Amino acid sequence: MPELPEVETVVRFIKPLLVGKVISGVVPANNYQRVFSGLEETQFNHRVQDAYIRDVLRRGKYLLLQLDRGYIGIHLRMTGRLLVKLSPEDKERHLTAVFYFTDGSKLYFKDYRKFGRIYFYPSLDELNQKLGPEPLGDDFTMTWLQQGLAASHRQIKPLLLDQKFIAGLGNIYVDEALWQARIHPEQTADSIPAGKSTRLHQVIRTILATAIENSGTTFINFRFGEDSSGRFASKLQVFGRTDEPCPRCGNAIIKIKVGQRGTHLCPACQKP
DNA sequence: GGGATTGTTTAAAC
DNA sequence: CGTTTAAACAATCC
Repeated sequence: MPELPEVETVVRFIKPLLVGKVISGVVPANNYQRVFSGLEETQFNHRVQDAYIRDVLRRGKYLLLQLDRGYIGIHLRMTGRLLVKLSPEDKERHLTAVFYFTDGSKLYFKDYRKFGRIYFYPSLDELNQKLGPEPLGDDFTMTWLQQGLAASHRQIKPLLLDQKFIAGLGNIYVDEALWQARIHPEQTADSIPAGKSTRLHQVIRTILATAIENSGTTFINFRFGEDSSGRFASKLQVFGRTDEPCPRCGNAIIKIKVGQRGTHLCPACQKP
């Protein structure tokens, strides 16, 4: 499941391959028109045709192609992948779109569940309106987090997953961060003591940075480039380790539901 | 066949 | 009434 570190990994991989290219067209594979969010194929292509790719960026879990006019946003959701070359096992029916460039090269958007979407943004205003601060950016300060938590009666896990509150965190890294900070995922945000919110701020940054250094987590379906895998999966402490001993205290990790999401925690270390 | 999976949107509940 | 929570949706695999 591509979260911030996985999207960042993809950005770093494809940036040198895409910057400088000119788009000749973006075609939905198998006529899957829904891949364009809010726009029709012809309208979308009208906006991006002959556009020059100046840069490749990330905002939250959105991958952005910065054009000489606006941005193309790509959200991989659960199973989306961007490929420069198709392998023999890449089935045609799992493709959702193909980007064509004037130099003859292509970029394939493969997504067997087809939740992934392609957007066009005239500017970043729309995205900035619906996304909170970047957890690795300057706006994500200790004070900001403490004030944000104090202002919310929600459970801490659903709050951290809310992209409007903070951008880029998903199920894996929230479970890991709450374990590191010894916070129960169901604890109400405004009841978290200062010591733990300080720690939470710290571990969110270190976990994400470490995951990026390791090219992300390949847990179920994240891969990038020529089928390279992320190396962070082996560093996960609680996610996907149900019934295994907690690395800190030895108690068995349990899996519960919090806000309808599968949630891993150590019941001994993370007391409500 | 039911459940798991993401995030947006919409509806309901507190 | 504003805030918080649940449900629906997209599609596929196991």
